[in-house]
Amino acid sequence: MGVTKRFIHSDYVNEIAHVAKVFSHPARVAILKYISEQESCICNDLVEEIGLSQATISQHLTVIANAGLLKGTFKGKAKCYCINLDTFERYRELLNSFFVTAKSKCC
Amino acid sequence: MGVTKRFIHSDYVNEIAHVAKVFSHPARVAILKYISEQESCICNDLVEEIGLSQATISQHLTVIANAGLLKGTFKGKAKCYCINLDTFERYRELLNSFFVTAKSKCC
DNA sequence: TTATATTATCGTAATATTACGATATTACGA
DNA sequence: TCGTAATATCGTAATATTACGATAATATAA
Repeated sequence: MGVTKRFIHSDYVNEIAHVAKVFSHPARVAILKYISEQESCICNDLVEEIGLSQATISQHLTVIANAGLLKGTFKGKAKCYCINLDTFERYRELLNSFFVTAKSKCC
Repeated sequence: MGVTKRFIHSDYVNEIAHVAKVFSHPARVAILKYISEQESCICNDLVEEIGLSQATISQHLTVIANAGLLKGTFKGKAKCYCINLDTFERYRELLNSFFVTAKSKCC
């Protein structure tokens, strides 16, 4: 028990859930918000800014990056992060259209 | 350890995460999708439809209802569910505006 | 009232997530 | 090359989530 049964759901439903999961933790929302507010790509000062340990921030960044939501310079001493706007926009549309479609079909 | 540190984040960030969490499990997405596709409020045939046990479906429905996303007849042998469109629309706007704002501020 | 159908709740096992200290890795500058 | 700063990874403890069988609660129909 305890394992999410993804195989019983459609790809569409699984993708919505997968995307929503990235945004389902406040630290990840805060990270994305902060990155988006910078003039240029940020070289990680997230640890101070957010108030979690470096290990934890790095862990959350990995989740965000694995979802394809980051781009930037990933080599070197200090890494620079930007939001991958293509993916970001695709996810916005995916979630938004789910809401809109569900709403329109609703009784 | 292991406890999400909500107090270090703004209310706004916490609310985004809280809403996203409802949609972060495929069973809940499937439930909302199914309910929205019915002509009228459904009297629970979700168990057959989704393929999870009655206890599990009920648990997921509670999460959805606690987020204010359900309305309908909650008394009687068979309960009837509809999506609460007011909340649903509010959540759509909340998430969408987060995406749009983040995108527009992005470098 | 009693049987039945429907839904909620309890208890619990399995798994996942979150957080962080410690340590490794990496690339730059001296 | 060596030290340093920045980031990733490992290991692990605490907590949360998911799933389901069993059972309780609830309201309708007979």
